[in-house]
Amino acid sequence: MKPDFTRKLLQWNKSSNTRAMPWKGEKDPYKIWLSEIILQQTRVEQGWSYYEKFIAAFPTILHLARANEEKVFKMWEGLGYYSRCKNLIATARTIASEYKGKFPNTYDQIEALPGIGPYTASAISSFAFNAPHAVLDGNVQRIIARYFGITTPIDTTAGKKLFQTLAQSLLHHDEPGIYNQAIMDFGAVICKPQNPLCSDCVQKKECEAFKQNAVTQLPVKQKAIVRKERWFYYFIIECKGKWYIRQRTGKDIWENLFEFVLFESPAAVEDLTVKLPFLKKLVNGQACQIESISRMYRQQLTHQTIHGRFVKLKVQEALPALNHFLLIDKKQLSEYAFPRFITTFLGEPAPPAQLF
DNA sequence: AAATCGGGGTA
DNA sequence: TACCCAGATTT
Repeated sequence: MKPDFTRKLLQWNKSSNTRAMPWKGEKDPYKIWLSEIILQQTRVEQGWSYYEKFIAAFPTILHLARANEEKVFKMWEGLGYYSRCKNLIATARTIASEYKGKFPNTYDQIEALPGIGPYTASAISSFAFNAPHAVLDGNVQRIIARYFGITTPIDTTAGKKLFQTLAQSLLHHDEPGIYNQAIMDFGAVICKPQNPLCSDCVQKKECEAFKQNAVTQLPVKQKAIVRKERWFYYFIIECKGKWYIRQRTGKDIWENLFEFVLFESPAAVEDLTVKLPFLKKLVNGQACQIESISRMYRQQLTHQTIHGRFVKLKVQEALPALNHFLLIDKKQLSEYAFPRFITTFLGEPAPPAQLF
């Protein structure tokens, strides 16, 4: 017995859903997987061009598995959540070696791969293999919370369990892939976070939130976001025509991306000349010519606000304190993946020369 | 269970 | 500014 919700959703999908995306209807598990990783916590419009770029560069999972890691990161540059990229490469290589390049076809095998959790495993296994697993993403959580009028927070253990159970109960078992695609499209197009199109909605007669005029209050989230302020001062140090860069390694933002010489301060720094102890220690008495100090940059992320400036300077001799850095040609800069905070600066015209 | 991991669009 | 986005992983 098909729930009324399911029947109406599929009817809406057939008659009115015009949403088109490059990966929609795709049956190649590699392409489905790639699109799903790109789209984790990422809007479709934002991920779209990355998907096309990746498919063009790596037509099959074996192409991706063989690719140079830094080249893949460069292609991911700007998309955020860079552990996705690390896991993307790891999974491609695992499938190449452990599965002879053939994507596994069961939910459990898929979910065991790095970077793939319950949502992505459900999406891949239903789209590619017609496995009966209901997806639970932000769209589905919102639809279910509103349709059933559920005030249990979605970001709690109890909430996740409840919503997953309800999502599964609504699944259309004959065509799980089509159903899963339809419910996400429905959430994106009709049951939107803001300004949902309730008057056009085929579910409005049964929707508890609509009946109680509580649509805008659902779903409920428990945790509020806490933001941390950080000040990043980057020193772009040129030596004999080359620049010092390094790869970020710590368990921190932008892991695996490249950066210049960083001085992070617990608060704003006024004097960025050689009087700054960090810089003084770095050049260790060597003559040092400061070429420019940038404007104040600010980037708002989900959990932190980054403030900072870029200081360009030249030294004549290599700095022993930077032994573990790479010294690269300016032309090679475009081969390395940098955070947006840095590429934004690099993309802006240089200010007129100044004396310090 | 809570904290983190980016970046960008929208109201 | 606050919230959200085809979530996953670590602490």
